[in-house]
This record gives sequence, C-alpha cells and structure tokens, in this order.
Amino acid sequence: MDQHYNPQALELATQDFWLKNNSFAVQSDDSREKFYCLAMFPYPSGKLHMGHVRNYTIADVIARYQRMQGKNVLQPMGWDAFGLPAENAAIKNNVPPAQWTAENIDYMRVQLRRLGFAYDWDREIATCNPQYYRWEQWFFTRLFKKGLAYKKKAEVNWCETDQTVLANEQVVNGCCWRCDNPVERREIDQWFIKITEYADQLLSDLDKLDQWPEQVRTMQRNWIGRSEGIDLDFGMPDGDTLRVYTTRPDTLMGVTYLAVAPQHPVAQAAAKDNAELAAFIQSQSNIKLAEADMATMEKLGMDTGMSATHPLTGAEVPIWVANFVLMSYGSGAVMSVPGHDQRDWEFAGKYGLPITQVITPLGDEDCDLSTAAFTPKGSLVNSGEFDGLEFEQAFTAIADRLASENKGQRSVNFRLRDWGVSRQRYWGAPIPIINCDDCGALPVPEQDLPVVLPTEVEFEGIGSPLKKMPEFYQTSCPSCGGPATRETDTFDTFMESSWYYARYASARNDQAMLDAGADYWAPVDQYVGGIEHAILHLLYARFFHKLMRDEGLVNTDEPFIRLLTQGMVLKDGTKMSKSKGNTVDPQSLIDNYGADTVRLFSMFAAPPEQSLEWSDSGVEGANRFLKRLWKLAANHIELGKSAELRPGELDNQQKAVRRKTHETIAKVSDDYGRRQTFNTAIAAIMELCNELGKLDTQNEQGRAVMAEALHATVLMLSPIVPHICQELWRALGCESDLLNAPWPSVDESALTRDALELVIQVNGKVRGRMEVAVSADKESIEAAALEQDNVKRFLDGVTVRKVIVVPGKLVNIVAN
RNA sequence: GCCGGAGUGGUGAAAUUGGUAGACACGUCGGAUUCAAAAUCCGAUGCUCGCAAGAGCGUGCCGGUUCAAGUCCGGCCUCCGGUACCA
Repeated sequence: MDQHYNPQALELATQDFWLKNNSFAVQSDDSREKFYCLAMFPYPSGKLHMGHVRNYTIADVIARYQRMQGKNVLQPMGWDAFGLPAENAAIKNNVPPAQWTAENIDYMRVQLRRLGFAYDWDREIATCNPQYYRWEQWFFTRLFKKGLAYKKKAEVNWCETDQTVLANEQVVNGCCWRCDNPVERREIDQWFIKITEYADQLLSDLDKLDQWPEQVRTMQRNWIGRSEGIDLDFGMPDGDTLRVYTTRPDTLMGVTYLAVAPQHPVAQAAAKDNAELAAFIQSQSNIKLAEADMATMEKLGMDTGMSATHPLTGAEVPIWVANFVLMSYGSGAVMSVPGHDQRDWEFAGKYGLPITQVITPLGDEDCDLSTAAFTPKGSLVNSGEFDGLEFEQAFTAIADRLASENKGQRSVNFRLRDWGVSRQRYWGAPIPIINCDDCGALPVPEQDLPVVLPTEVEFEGIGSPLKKMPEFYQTSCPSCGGPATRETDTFDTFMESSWYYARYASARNDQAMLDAGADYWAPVDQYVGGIEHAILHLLYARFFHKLMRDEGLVNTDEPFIRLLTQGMVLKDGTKMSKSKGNTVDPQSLIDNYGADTVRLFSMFAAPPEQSLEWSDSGVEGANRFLKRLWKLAANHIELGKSAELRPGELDNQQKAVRRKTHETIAKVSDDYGRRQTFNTAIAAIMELCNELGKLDTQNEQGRAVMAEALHATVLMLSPIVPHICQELWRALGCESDLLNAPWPSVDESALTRDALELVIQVNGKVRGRMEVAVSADKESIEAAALEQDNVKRFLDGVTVRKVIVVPGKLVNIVAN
C-alpha cells in the first residue's frame, strides 16, 4: 500500500468503479424495507456553491448510512430548471433561457458526480422538460374541473416604462431595478388554486409531523394563522352593511372608528366625489406588494366623510381609509378600538380620534391609556349590559346578541391566502388554458397536452415573448371550435417543486403522472434542505400531496416524514449567494484537496441545522486528518495480517483502546441516526484515531485491537468520506462491497470499567477530583470527598449542611 | 412591523435529561527533524494573579429560580432567515 494519500487518482477510480457497477440504481422491492432520502433539488444557476455542497453532503451521508442499515435506499437528483434568473441571464448574455439552463445543468451534473454523491441518475429530471411539466399541466386541468383552480383579479408590481410586471425582488426602493422609474400596482386576471380549502388539514396534520423541527411546524402554524372571531355588520347610510372581522368582540363597545383598505369598495366610492381622498388612495398604489414594506411604512389614513352605525349602540362611527388595512385579509375592513389595540391607539393619537376604555385589568398590569393601549384580556367596563364579563363570557354574550339581531356570527378566519400561480413570464410551464370569447376559459384537452413552451425565441426582457408569438397563442376553442387564444402566462415555479419528489419514483413513465413506483417509494423518509424553505415550498408541497391524494395518485397524507433543515452557509455574516457576490467556489477546493476533504470539512465545521460561517482555514485541517488516517492504516497494514482478537488476554492499555472503540461506535451511531449531528460524530472518530496513534502495536493483541478499531473507523467514516474509505477497506483485506457492509455494532462487554473519576464541588465550585470504584456506595464516596486536601481547606470554619452525590458525575458539598 | 432562529476563547465549535464550560479542530507560540524551507511529529494555549500548589473572573445585557444555570423563568440588545412574484 502506498504510504502517500493521493485523493485525485483514488477518487476518480472509485467513482469509475461505482459507475461501472451501477452502484446507486435502485428498483422497487416489496421484500425489502425502503428508504427514500431526498435533498431539495438545485436551481441550475451555473455552478455549485457551498450551500449545495453542504445540502447534498448531508443527504448523501444519511442515504449511505441507511444503506448500511440494510435498507433499499433511493436517492435521486434533478433540476428546478424554470425561473427568473434564466431570463435575466438571457438578457445579459444574449443566450436563450433554454440553452443557458441546459448548459448549466451539464456543468453542475459533472460537479455533483465529482463529489461522489450516491444518486440514481437513471431517474434524473429537469422541470423545464415537457415530459415533466406535461403532467403538471394535466393535473392543473383536473383541479380546474374540480373547481379548485379559478381566475380572479389580483395586483402586481407594474413598471409603466418597461411595460413589465416586476417580481418583488425586482423592485428596489419602490422603483424598477432596470429603469429606476417608480413602480405602481396594477390589477390583472390571474389563476389561483384553493389552498384555503385545505387550511384546516394543513394545520391539523402538522401534529403528525413529529419528525419535523418544531420551529418549522410553528412557523407553518403561524403562517396558516387560524383565528376564531366574529363577522359583524355595521350599518351604512344607504341601507347596505359594512362587514368587519374581529378576534376581540369583547372590545366592541370601544369602537371609535372603522378603517378600510384603500382598495375597499367603500373607499373607492367615497373617492368618486372627493379629490383629496382620491389622491390619497392613488398615492398608496405606489407601494410594492411585499408584506414587509407594507408593515413598516408610515401608517397613514384619511377620513372618508362617511360614517356607519354601531350594531349594538346605534352610535355613528366615522369611516377612515387606512393604508395598513389589507384588502386580502378578512373583509378588507376593521373595527378600530384605540383603547385596546396599539396600532389603533397610535393611529387615533395621530389623527385626533377618540380613545375609550372598555377593558380593565384583572391583575396588576399597568393600564394608562394616555401612554399606550391596554391590550391584554380583562374585564369589561363602559359596556352597558356586558360590564363585568371576562373575555370568554363577553365573546359568547356579544356573539349571541349579534346573532339574535342578525348582525353577525362566529367565524373562523385564516391568514393563509389562496395560491396565485400565474406569472407574466416566459421561462415557465405554460398554463394549459384556452380563452374563448363565447365559452370563456377552458382547459386544454388531455390529448392536446403538453402545451409546449417554444424555446426558439427572441428574448428582450420587455414582457413575455409568448405574447408576440401568434403561432403559440392562436388556437381554436375546444368547445365551440371557434378562434380562441391560449394563456400566455406561465406557472409559478413552486408548482414544479411541489410534486417532483413523487415524480422521481415514476420518472420515466410517459403514460401517467405517477405509478406503482410512487406507491412503493413515497413518502420521502428523509428530506433535507435549507431553512429558508420552511414555509412556502414546504407548505405548497404538503398541499400538493393532499391534492394528489384526493386525485388517487398517492395514498398518504404527507410527503415528507422526517425533515432536516440545514442552516445557511454565510460569509462575512451574510447569506452566501450569487447576487451578493460572496460565494466560495467549491471546485477549486475539490481540485486542491479532493472531494472527501470538501465533504469532511462541510460536515465537521458546524452541526447541520446551524448556519455555517465559511472560513478557508479548516479545510486544511480536514485534509490533514485524512492523511493521518491513511498513514495509520498504512502502518498497520505494513505489519502484516493481524491475529484473532482475544478480549480476555488484553492488557490495560489495549482494554482502554478497545473500550474507546466501542464507546465511539455507540456515540457515532447515535449521532448519525437520532441526533444527525455529524460534526460531533467526526470529532469522536478523531478522538479515537488520536488514541490509536498511541497504541503499542509491537505485539499480536495490540495489532488485533488496532485492526478492530480501523475496521470500525472506516465503516463509520464511509458515509462522509466514501472514496478514501473504499480504498482503505480493500487495503485492510475486506472483500465485501463497503457500500453494503453492515454498520458496526457495539460489544457491550468492552464498555465495562472498574473505576471512574468524580468531581468534588464545595458550594457548586470545583475543588477537587477523585477516582472511585464503580461499585462504591454513596456513604464511602461522601467520606472520601470530605477527606480531600483542597476540599478541607474550603470546609475550614464552616458547617457542612448537605452533601449531594450525582452518581457517576460529581459530589457537591453545601456548607456555610 | 410580524413569525422563527442565533449570540460560548484569537476562530469554527462541544457540553444530548439543570450536574466538571471550552471536547474535536483551526490559528498562534515553543521544541524536534532539516544545510535550509515545506511537510511531519511533540508540547503549550479562555482571561487575570501566582515560581508553584492554587485562587479570582468568565457562555450578548439586566434581573430571578436552584445545592448547582450556557441550559429553566421574566425583561432587553444585536445579528440572521421568512414575510406569499428570488429560489
């Protein structure tokens, strides 16, 4: 065996071996337990970045570990190939998005192969391929027929200069990122999918996801935002009503004004003969659609001059237009209770509206309405017949009263909004709809699918090229046969990423969206991806899975059983990304050190769920460890075949090393399987190797202990650094295929010890240590602790009050 | 703004159920080896005081619970992610 570790040659040879043996292609096999391991597929942006390397190494480690547990493991890879960056690159480099994307995929595929990931490449998919998106189009037509897809008007960011719809990302400080002119909001027809019909299920099924991080479940719960309240109607002068939703009906008697969204019909009507109000509403249309912008902007409002009648008191309350009221939540109108809502309080203060107290504290909370609103729940005052009631009683009493007068009823509301899937962009899957003047919007018939996106296009970036291609949009109505036009909008790319995990299981089927492969492989047993996808992608995928279930395509409720959300790879304290220009190219690291070093470093630097601050130093250390490991094995092999291990004949050092070996197996197994903290697994293996370096191998049993430890080490490291381990496995004389070798097991008899060290504290501070026999009882431990010289110093002149013995850990002497 | 995280040596981090703070590495310093250097190996390394034994301090900040708090509770600060058209 070569004393010198040469990763480049070794890794290429190993990858060649895997390729020739088709090592990672898998088939359904009902006789074996399956394990579906999936990392979120990449957007083919050009080159891999460190976030990809981290993501795919984590998943690969888990996949290889599960294979060593004897499972039938599927790990596929593909490309989230539609999206905005391809259009930007097309404009910048004058290359069609399809070509740019295909070239990136080809380059990145080579990089993934070079990193040695155990993918079944036979199942590779790219979402921009018509063989993929045709099933998405087909599925959408099914949703349309079920009434789950519908069209309505919704706002977009519009650049009048460029005549283009802008993504939020493309609006910088309220202006177009290309021409720097102010954007405005514009209403256009868009397609929606009724995710709100599934809100209850999406919420309640979160309870089943007990192998998801709690933080992700909490975020989704809050995003769905179920609340219980009351819909109630204020009377309008024309006899009509103005509906508001509130979760605090107990404060109803404290309403001093109503606030409606600028887009609300009442606001629009009032503006018709009020130029000042019309100008105010107009000025609010220059704010971009992002919630963060709307929530942080200055809260502004204007009196409409109109008023409404309070449903219980009959009092007249003024109606204001307020820019912080969202047309998309509830009814687009809210009742304002400045005494008990901080935002209403600030607004009332600013515009001189009255502030009334109707809740009084139950406990000793501060309540001074001249300094702030009092927002906790309490007991009602100034509320007539409801005085003295607490929240629950008041809720019931007021709800019943409103219901009896037919002015309101209990209502469950969700923050979640229906999913808008229309994009006014070229590089996406065409929405399979035909618009006929006589018959309306109709789905493209199944036999005419897919609606293929033309890839030979003139791409200028001003609007979608599809709108200038009559050969694309001119068609005939599937119902009446008359002339009709296709939708030129394309789908949100979240559509493609919402079901790809299932398609991998049926990747080559051109007769159906999913087949028996999906029955076998779905759901995904382990999903790995960035925490930034905690809400949108993961919620849409959960929704899509339920849609597919209800279409009979899958037979489970949830797509992802266990979820690992990896932290960001940061550099200089901010997310590493192409747009920020702070990326580290993993390719040069692979060229310098090899794939195993890059894999080892990215697993060692931080636990998977934490963000990882990149530093170039440390990669060197990972490489150094592999060199040391190589040399350790080479030195052992040079000494020749080792004898059979006879545990009864070991001396103390050999026993200690063997104990360390099995302690390490126990620790590393737990770190891989339960904790998924690969950094601590690596640290434990490093500790073992440090011990092995000190082991005397001049005698037979010493070499036998070394052999056992090296076998375990190679097995335990193989998911992380598979290339070097494959080579060492062979060099250690093992004939079997390391990929399928069973995970090492713990020999409990090797773990026993006679004595252990206890820490002795006086009043919680460490004052000494002592060796005690494992069998020692509490009394003898206490007595020995009190005899320690340094302990006695601290007990001088004080009285021992209590002695606490924590078995196997410490003794704490409480004295004063 | 709202929702969810994070904050520990010079650096990345460890401490899994409230029980020895800093494992494992990086870096730095010292030594061995070398004509010399690289590489490699050995040793030291939280801060302060001390020849040493040892002592004091120390996990973003303020307060609390406990024999014992990085860990639990209350209140802040800073940074990161998401915020529905970036993916």
